[in-house]
Amino acid sequence: MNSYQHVPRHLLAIDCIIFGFDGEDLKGLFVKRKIEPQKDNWSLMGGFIAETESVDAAAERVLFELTGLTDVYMEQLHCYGELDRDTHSRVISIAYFALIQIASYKDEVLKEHNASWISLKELPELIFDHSQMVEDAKERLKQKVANHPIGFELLPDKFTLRQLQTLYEAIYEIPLDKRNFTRKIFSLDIIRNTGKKEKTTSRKGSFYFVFEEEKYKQLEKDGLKFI
Amino acid sequence: MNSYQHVPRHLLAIDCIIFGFDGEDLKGLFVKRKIEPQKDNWSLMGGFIAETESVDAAAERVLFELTGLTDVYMEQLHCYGELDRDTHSRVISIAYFALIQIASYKDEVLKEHNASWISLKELPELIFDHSQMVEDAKERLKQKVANHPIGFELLPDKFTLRQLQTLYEAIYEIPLDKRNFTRKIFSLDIIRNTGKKEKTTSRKGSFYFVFEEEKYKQLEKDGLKFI
DNA sequence: ACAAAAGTGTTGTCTGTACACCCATGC
DNA sequence: GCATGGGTGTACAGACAACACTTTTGT
Repeated sequence: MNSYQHVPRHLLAIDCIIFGFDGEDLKGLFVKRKIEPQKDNWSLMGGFIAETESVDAAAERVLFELTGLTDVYMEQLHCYGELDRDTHSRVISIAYFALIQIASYKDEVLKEHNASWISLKELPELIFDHSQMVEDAKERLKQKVANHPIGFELLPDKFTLRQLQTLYEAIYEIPLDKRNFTRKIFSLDIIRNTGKKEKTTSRKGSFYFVFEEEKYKQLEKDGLKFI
Repeated sequence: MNSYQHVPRHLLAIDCIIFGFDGEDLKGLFVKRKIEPQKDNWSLMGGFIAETESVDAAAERVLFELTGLTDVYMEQLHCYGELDRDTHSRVISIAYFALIQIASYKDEVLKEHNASWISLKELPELIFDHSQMVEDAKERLKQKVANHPIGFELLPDKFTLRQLQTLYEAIYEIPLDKRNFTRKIFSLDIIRNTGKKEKTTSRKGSFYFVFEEEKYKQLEKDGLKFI
């Protein structure tokens, strides 16, 4: 007996909000859509879910197709299922967001996909409900970062305290006090001073820090209270 | 041009975690499944998404079919998309959780659907990945209740401070201090003393409280910090 | 010597937490 | 009059927020 007979089937898509940080602004990776409808308009990277892959695997594939990256921090955001969200036909989309290091992203791939990093402060209109997805992802990122150390996923391996603070300010969209921020981060015991200095942005130079992997994983599991 | 040709289609289901509170324990509403596979095993209430309804609407329909209730607090939890999560064939499921007042639930409907309220402390094995869904929903409820006043959705219109505290203790799964709890709730300025007393559980009797709708909506929007 | 960014401490306020006794009433 | 659950205040500790000056060094 097949109790699932006569059940309607649906088109199921993935859309991917890809966050990056250039040392100043929080950015998203967007593509100029290559297919109808809405060809040539700005869009999130997306794709359809295949028959033989899990939903998570589909999201990883979509991300890989655009970035060539694997082992990236990625999280399911929400399933968007309004009837008319895609103007062409009924498509239900599951949105994921990913955090990547902009530096790890290869420029040649950008052109190949008509892709660009765009500051989230000057976001153009996106197709369908993609603007809503980005808003939701920003909000979720804020929430998450307040309780998990995932912000670090956006930084290069070595980074200065100032870069770290700027990142948090970009995510929260509020300025933070330099001294209080430094104290807070040190109290988490999650970064280590390499003793080496970055000398391009100031005369004095600022120390490069790296993550303590073990402590990081611990905090990712247990949670923390950042703000 | 139809750019969505040759794209695979999927079976898409809704599963619904329905929370209730009986004054003592946090409970879930579960059904004995009527169809194969896994007929007669405990399951979440579910159903397939139709062609002509949004995903949210499908969730509301599934909840209505089991409870007869509308205008219920309901929130999308997560999309579960592992290849083999349904042992019969590939089904992707979008889980929602709902908060209802047990008292508003009609007993005749329970029998009709082979449904029972089961304490989440003594949860039986559920089919497929439904146990995981319940765990995830409990976790999400904890998170949400810490920042939004939605716990009230589970209580009857009139309730005592003790009932409210017991509810929060059941959700957080930790005991709370009576005096600190009372102070905290009052500081939110969200409940009003009706002046009437409940007299069945103690000689002295305890005051019935009701919500202040306006303040409640404000807090639901703005968020709060409860724990 | 000066410009430009880095780094560093203290204090007051608020929030959270621990804790114990009296009250009102039905029996 | 006593047993039962209801209601209330205080004190200590830790977290957070506000705030300004000195250091380093390339030019």
